[in-house]
Amino acid sequence: MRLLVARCSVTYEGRLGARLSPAIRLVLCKADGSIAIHSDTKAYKPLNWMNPPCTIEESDGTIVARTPKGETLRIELHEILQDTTLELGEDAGLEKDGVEAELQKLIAARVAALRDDFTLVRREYPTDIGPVDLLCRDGDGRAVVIEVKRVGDIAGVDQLLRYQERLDRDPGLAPTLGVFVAQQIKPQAKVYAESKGVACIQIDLDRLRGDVDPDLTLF
Amino acid sequence: MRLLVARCSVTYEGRLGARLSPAIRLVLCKADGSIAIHSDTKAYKPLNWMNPPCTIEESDGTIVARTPKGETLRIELHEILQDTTLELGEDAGLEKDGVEAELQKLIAARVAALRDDFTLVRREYPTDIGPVDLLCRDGDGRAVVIEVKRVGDIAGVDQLLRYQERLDRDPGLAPTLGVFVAQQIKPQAKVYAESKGVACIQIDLDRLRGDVDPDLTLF
DNA sequence: ATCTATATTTCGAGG
DNA sequence: CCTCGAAGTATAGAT
Repeated sequence: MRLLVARCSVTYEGRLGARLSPAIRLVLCKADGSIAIHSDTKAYKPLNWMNPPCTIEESDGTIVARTPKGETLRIELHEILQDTTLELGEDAGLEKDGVEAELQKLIAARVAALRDDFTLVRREYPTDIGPVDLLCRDGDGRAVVIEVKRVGDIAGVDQLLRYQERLDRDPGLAPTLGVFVAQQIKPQAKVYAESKGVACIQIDLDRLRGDVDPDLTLF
Repeated sequence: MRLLVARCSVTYEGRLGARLSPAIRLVLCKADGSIAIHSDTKAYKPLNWMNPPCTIEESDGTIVARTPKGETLRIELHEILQDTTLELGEDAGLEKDGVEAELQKLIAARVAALRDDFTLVRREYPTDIGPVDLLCRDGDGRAVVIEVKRVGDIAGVDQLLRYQERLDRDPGLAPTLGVFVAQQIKPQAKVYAESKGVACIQIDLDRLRGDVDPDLTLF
């Protein structure tokens, strides 16, 4: 990893055109071949960057990176304030929990927490327009199509409706019941869902964890 | 801007939970109050981060950042390899050109390039669920609703269908014709669009530029 | 390799 | 303030 702090100008030509007039910035060159140019604002996002794969040439105080697809990033260095290179070594990487995949897993393990007559048929039930998050049956044997989101918006409801439309073509499943499950459901999505006969359920992740694994709550 | 290179462990608890086991990483603290933790891979995206507004406390080799909403980022520094702070000053910022707005502008200027009997009624035609990209009429006087994307996916088709549903309530416009225009249209979006009676047109940006301003192609 | 769906998406515009 | 749509989206998983 190279940390280069310099007064510099930058141009990018590729999917769009972009220019940066001279100022002091951090040029971050990673071992993976990427370059990112950071200012002291714009939290976490670089002003300009280039992702691998790209070839990087440096000469005469100018760094030029090119991708095979014809994108070009050119950095002109006017004054170098700091230039250090460090060996960072391997990184085990990030472990995450609480993303949609876990949400779906937790709900699958306890569909009865949504409505007590629900039983799981299967997760990721395949259709020709993609997999349905959860397919269940209710107490009357009616097929229940469940779409799980962390944040539920109108597009998510549409996604559920597309699945229902497909599954309703199967006489063994029609007519399906649609259920939209999310940690947070936007008001407009709720209105839209209900106008389409889709039930909305907001769930609490911590509570669901407790339901699934009650041991965790005993200590 | 502070550039801190250290062997460190990190935990984040907030919208999700995330943990980083000890390794050497760059901790980037910007003047805007943000913190980003970078490894030598994952071009451009930090492993972990915290955006402003947040309060940052440092003591005993531990940095803790908290947002008002209850998110917490905790960095434990085990070994510091480099720790420099620099004054970067103001940055004029980035100038961009050539995004979807230009695409829409070019198509608006030459709707006849899509189908020769199309004439433009207006761009950004307002509805109560947002503006339609382009509203046109065809040779038979039928209203044509056009949605423009750079990359056209299924969600974009649904967006178009929602607009059509709204405009079809207006007797002066119903029944509308839907046209989905993009530089690239995903296969599933194409299938879905055609099953809904929506026409798909892939356009070439450079060619469209030539159509609109033929002078540019003469030199 | 390509396609699909998610993201602590982030970011900006508009109501 | 929220909501919506775009992003040089990036990234991970599945086909």
